Order: sequence, then structure tokens, then C-alpha cells
Amino acid sequence: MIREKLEEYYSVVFEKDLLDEIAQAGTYKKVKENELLLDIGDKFHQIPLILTGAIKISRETKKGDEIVLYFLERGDTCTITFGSGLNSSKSKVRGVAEKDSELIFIPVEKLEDWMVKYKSWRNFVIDSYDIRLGEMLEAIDTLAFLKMDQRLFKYLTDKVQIMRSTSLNTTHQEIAVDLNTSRVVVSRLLKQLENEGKIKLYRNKIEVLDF
Amino acid sequence: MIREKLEEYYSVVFEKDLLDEIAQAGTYKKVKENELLLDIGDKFHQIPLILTGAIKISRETKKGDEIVLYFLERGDTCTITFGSGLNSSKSKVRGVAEKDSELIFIPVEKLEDWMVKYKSWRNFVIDSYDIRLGEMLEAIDTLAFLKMDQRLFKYLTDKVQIMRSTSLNTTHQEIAVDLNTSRVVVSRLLKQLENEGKIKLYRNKIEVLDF
DNA sequence: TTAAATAGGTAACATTTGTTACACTTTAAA
DNA sequence: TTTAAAGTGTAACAAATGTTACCTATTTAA
Repeated sequence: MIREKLEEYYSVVFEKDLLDEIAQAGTYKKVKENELLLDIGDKFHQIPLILTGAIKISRETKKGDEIVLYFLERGDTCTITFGSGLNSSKSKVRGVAEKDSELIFIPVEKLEDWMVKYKSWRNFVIDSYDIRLGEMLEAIDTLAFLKMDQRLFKYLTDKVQIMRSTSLNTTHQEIAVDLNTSRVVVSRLLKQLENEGKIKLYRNKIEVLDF
Repeated sequence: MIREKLEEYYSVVFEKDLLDEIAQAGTYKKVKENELLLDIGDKFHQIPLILTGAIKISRETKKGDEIVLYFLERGDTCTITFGSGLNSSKSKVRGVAEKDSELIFIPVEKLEDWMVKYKSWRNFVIDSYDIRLGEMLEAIDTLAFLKMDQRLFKYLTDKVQIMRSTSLNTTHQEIAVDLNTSRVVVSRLLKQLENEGKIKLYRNKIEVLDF
């Protein structure tokens, strides 16, 4: 069953032998919306490959301040640390299912083996890091250069892409947490976006019109 | 000569055979303070290993807004993209020598070879990515959670570490560019830090007292 | 079915950050 | 040596963001 799922989503990425090994060593798992996959400080013994769904990656300080970094989708891998040698292999980010998702978990011991054996795995690992770094840079740009109204609109349009729907079921409070601001500020700016004709507001729901 | 330098700085990190290969394939280079090593959008055919000195890594938008991400030191590698396969291998960041530095440049073709051949190289690459991601996360935390006065003080203390000196030769204008704010704001907050007894201000110079 | 909790709207105000303007001093260039 | 440029200090004001308070509507739980 894992083998079929892998065939469906990763046959372009990995060579046949590697697909077999992943199917053999990996564990298939379904997770529900809002399920916590990985918290900050957790040691992970397995790394996830995403088959379907979406994972929200966020960062939190000891004080409880929080901010969303980016979303992961099919073809992405969730971890940010493969933890070779020196590394403590503790997660520096949190991953929560943004919608119901399917994953395959791979034991970390395999990662190093496959690096030697499979060129496609080496590429996948390096590409994953590069993509992750790119997303972090985008997060940095957003924080450093955008005003809150632009950050808010970017958040909404990003979420439309990830959720594959222009209708987002979310509250102002949730958005405020994700952007590390206050509910009042979010409500204010959302109303402004609505007046500009970019979105339409409902209770527990936002329609994104212009994206 | 390269071999000796490598021996001095990297003998703990790399196995002997790999040191030989690096010495053989690499090019030694000295760069002066403020020299541009790598600009955004540049394709790079070589990646640098830092022997001595410090490199300032920053990000700039098309509009010219700029922000410093972190500093690199001995033992670090400067690149953020090894560019395997799909990747365009164009730099997403800028690297400028923060002081006179010594580097060894390695042709990118070797990176993949050594990934297969040397465990210490695999560890180095993965560790480099992890460290880079860690630094990006720190940059994100700084931007997301700190006020400008705290960001400014962090910038100063970070720079004290990197420069190995509590006396920084810099202008308010330079700092303003690095933090993507205005000179007036920097002057205001620096004066405030001086009044709190944390720093002492001179023309073209800042003494950091409390770090 | 009533009470409590959640979601959202908005005003008033505080704080932080950004902008403009101008003064003064020091350094570099003509 | 005079002039110009660069570096810094500071006031006054503008804009963006954060906070408190209170209102209404809707949903959930007792």
C-alpha cells in the first residue's frame, strides 16, 4: 500500500530501488486537521514525507510569542534538521496539520545510508534544504520589508494556495496568533482589505477575491 | 600552502584524504574588508570555505531595501545553495567581507563527488545547512519578536563577537542600512543605550560595555 | 431555554517607528 | 585655508501598530 502511494507521488523523484527501500522501511500515517506532528524541542527518530494535505510550520519563543514560517505540501519533507553528528537533532520548529494529511515516516538511520547509495536521495535532501532556506528567506523578507496589511494579505493568499480554496475557514484570533499581532489589529486591517474589495468577511470565514 | 592552512583550520573536521583533495582542487584567496564576495543573483561555480576573518551575509530586495541576516566565521561555508539538479544555483544572499579574510574556493563539481566518498564531507554539508537554518531562524526571531532597540543592541553585541573587539568602527548610517531603518532612529536608540550605560558613543566608533 | 463562551466591530488612546528639518562638529577635498 | 561632505544630535510631527474597553451577534453548553 505504501509502495502504491509512493509510486503515485514520488516516482518522478526517486529511482525504483529507493522507492522499494522507502516502502520497506517507512510507515504510512494519516493525520487529522490541527494534529501536532512535531513540537519545538522534540527529538525525532523519523522524518516525514508528505503525500497529501498541508503542514503549517511555525516558531515559538519561551514567552509564548508565535509566528508562522511557511506551509509544506506534497513532495516536501517536514524536518529542518537531519541531525548529523554534532547536531542534537531536536526540532527548532513546530509542525501542525493544516488539513487532513497523509505522510510516510522514515527512520533517521536510513537517511545517511541512502545518501551514499542513491543520487536521487542526495538531490532530494539537498533540494529540500535549499527549498527550506528559500522559504525562510521569504519569511524574512516578509517580516523585514512588509507592513502588517501586506503581511496579512500575503498570509491569506498563501493560505488560499495551500488550501486550494478561496474560502478560508478561520477566525481573526487565529490569524493574529499566526502573524504575532493582536486580534484588534487583524480585524481592523481585514475590514480595510474588505473595503478595498480584496476580500469578503463572514463569521469564521474569509473569501479571498483578489489573488 | 593551502594544505597547511587547511591543516590548521579543518584537520578536525575533514579526514586526511579529503584534506588532500581540497588542497588539490581548491584555490586560496585573500579578500579585503568590504570586498564583495557574492551578490544576489550571481551564479557561483565555486563555494568558499572560510579560514580567517568574517563575512556579512545580507538580503536585498529589488527596491533596494536591505537587511543583514548573520555573520560567517572560520569553519563556515558561505553558500546557501549547493544547487543540485533542479536548482538554478543562483545566490539568494549577498556576502561582503566584514574584515580582511582568507578563503579557499572549491569548484562545485567536487561537492557531489565528495558527498559519496567522504562521510566527513556529508556531515559538513548537512551541518552547514543546519547551522545556516539555525541562523535564519534566529534572524526570524529577531525580526518577529524584538523591538528596534533590542534588535540594535543584539546587532552590536553580535558584531562584538565577530570582530573580537568591543570597539566597533561604524557609523549610525551603516547600522541603519543593516537593520533596514533610518539613521535618525538609530541615533535616537543609540543615545538611549548610552544613557542606560550599555554603550559609549564616539564619532565613527561605538564602545560596547555591557555584552 | 437560558447562560456562557466565542467571534467580530470599533472608538480612544499609548507606544513605537519613520520622516523632515535644521543645527553643530569633524574630516576630506579643492 | 576655505569649502564641501560626512557624521551626529535633536525637535516636531506623521504613520503604523498595539492596547483597553465596550458593544453586538452568534454559537455552544448547561
